[in-house]
Amino acid sequence: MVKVSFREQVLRVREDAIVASVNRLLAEKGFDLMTVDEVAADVGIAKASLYKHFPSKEALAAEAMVRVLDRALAFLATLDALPSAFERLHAVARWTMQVQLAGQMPSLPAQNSSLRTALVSHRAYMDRLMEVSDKLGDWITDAQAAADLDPALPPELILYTLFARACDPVLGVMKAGGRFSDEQIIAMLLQTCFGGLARPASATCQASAVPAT
Amino acid sequence: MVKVSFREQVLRVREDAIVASVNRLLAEKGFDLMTVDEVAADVGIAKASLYKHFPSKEALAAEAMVRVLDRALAFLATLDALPSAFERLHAVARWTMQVQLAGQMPSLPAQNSSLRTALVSHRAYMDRLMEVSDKLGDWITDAQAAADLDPALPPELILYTLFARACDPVLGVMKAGGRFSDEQIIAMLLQTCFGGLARPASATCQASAVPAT
DNA sequence: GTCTATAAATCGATAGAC
DNA sequence: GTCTATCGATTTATAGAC
Repeated sequence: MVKVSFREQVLRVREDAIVASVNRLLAEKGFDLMTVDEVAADVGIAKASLYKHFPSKEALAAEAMVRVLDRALAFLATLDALPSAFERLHAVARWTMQVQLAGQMPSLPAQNSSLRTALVSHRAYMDRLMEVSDKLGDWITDAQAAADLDPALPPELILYTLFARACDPVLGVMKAGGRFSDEQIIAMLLQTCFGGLARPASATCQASAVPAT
Repeated sequence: MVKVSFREQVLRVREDAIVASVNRLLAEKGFDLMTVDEVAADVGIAKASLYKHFPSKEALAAEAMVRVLDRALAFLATLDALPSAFERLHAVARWTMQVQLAGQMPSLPAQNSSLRTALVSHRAYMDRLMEVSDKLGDWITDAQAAADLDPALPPELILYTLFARACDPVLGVMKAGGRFSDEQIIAMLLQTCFGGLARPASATCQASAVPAT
């Protein structure tokens, strides 16, 4: 049994609070518009204290991403009960959309170079990203072998598309419109993601692959 | 006939060069990471001279968006020859993907508030955006009436999705992968956009809606 | 470890000479 | 209109007292 002092527990709780604030602010404003002053104010500590826990703004974002990937891995582990790889992928896409609509999906710009270099050097982040990608990659090839996903598409393209749909701005715009509930929006986005915009009304085509909600 | 002095022509050419640089830098780095110093250096003039032409960084971005929307409107006008609304929408999606892969699609963050307020107050930008949206909206409802697009989807969701696919990060990631040509990437992205990831192999389903390239 | 105070660098925007 | 030079504000990061 590992000895954990009271002081270390306090430190852990404090860091949890920091990462929770970072996660929320990243989802709300994105990396570039989130300031470290803001994070400190949100947590309720001084900025200098923040830098005692994390060495840089990039490290803050990386840690938030680690937590999200941990949540994702925990969710993936619950999906083994589902009968087909396609249904597992469908459930993953639904889950990422729910996280985003709940304002808990940190949005990192794909272009910021200082952030990208920090992320690729971040072991914990890269390990988890690889683990998620590997698991999804296996399911994708399985679903293609079963012809539930289009076998003509490169598996990598399907993987990237699922990641991209987790951050799809259409979700936020539809939510801002206010005409549909979160569940309705997610159902429609899942439909366009897996079935496409042009899915014909033919029941033969619809029945084959999309599991019921 | 309108009198245009030589001096006014020079000014116009200079401003064209400015907007061209802004457009390229916006596509390359995005609004937040693009600096005005960078634009001035790229054009080859001093920053103070830039501000004689445009009052703010936001105005620079707005003008770049106006040019892109003008290019889009010009392209839309060439599509009336196509027989169906669906084929026109398909051609529009292909065109936006080509523009993005060519590094000419400015990317504006959906979250930056100072930029958003500047854009919605920008008459020329809003007028063109409305014009594009109206035209696409008409085609969308036509394509739904013809059952080429899923009539169960709200037209606004289809419109937003088409806009979002014009900035889809999957395009850039696949291009960075280097395994496929631009045309192959576009063909696959069009397939996933209109046909979905799960399109079954059945020829009956494939033939109905997707026009040949 | 937490704080106040500040360094160091960047960036948008402007002043003023020509 | 273009330039050099600089302001003013913001932001990341740190120094040093407690």
